[in-house]
Amino acid sequence: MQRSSSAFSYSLETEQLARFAKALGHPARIIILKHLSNQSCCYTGDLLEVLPLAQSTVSQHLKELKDAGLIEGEVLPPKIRYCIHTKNWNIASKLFKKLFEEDFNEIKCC
Amino acid sequence: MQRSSSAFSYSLETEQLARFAKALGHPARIIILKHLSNQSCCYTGDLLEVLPLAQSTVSQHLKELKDAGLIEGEVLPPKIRYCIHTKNWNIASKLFKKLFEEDFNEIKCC
DNA sequence: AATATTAATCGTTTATTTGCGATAAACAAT
DNA sequence: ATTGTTTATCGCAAATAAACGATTAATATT
Repeated sequence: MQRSSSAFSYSLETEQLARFAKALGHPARIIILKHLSNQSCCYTGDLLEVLPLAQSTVSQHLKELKDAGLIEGEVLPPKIRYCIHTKNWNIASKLFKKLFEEDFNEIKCC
Repeated sequence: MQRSSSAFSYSLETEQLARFAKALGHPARIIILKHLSNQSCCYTGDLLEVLPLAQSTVSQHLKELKDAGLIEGEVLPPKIRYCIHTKNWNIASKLFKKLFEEDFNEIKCC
């Protein structure tokens, strides 16, 4: 996984979009997010009943979603209540929308 | 990476969305897609001038986008012209839109 | 037939991801 | 103080991803 030595970097927007997409790149995490956005509102690890995964694995997925900024957790002993991180969720929404709306209708050659 | 032995499977839609997202989960592939959807229309490996990556690596990324169904390549010797796979691109667009529009405005608790 | 161009594929290395069980941490309730 | 509940973290194994250079394949051009 070496990288060419030149000091190249992708644009922040590109990096951000890729980071969000990567976080969405696993069925379990899609389900978690659907749960959080669908369901009345916040949630915790009763995801265990929805997902075919061990507790530690689900915890790991939650961590990745948190690291990507898509969810946030409120410590509410002994439970933790997870919610969509509304602000970043909206940013993600805009970035994806922008990607797919890229004016590529204008000319069509294939 | 074992999996619990029960014959669980995610819904097709969830799998599909995750597959698309995963393909979008790398900055280089975002750039390729923006190029294809932005730029007049189709394209080939002059992506090499845009990306800080070796030819073989770019080829690999193109393959992943193709496997995910997001692009298609027309052999036009000795070059290959890559294009957005319009049909699947639209499906992806819809799936992401749906995810982000999940009626989660109704109740807000955090 | 020989050469040049373009892109895919092979083989390798390193890093990251996915998954699990076991253990630890944090706190409420007894 | 002990116990129970919930979640995070650790340590490990296996799988996948990312990157590269070298090689091959396909086809135009000379």
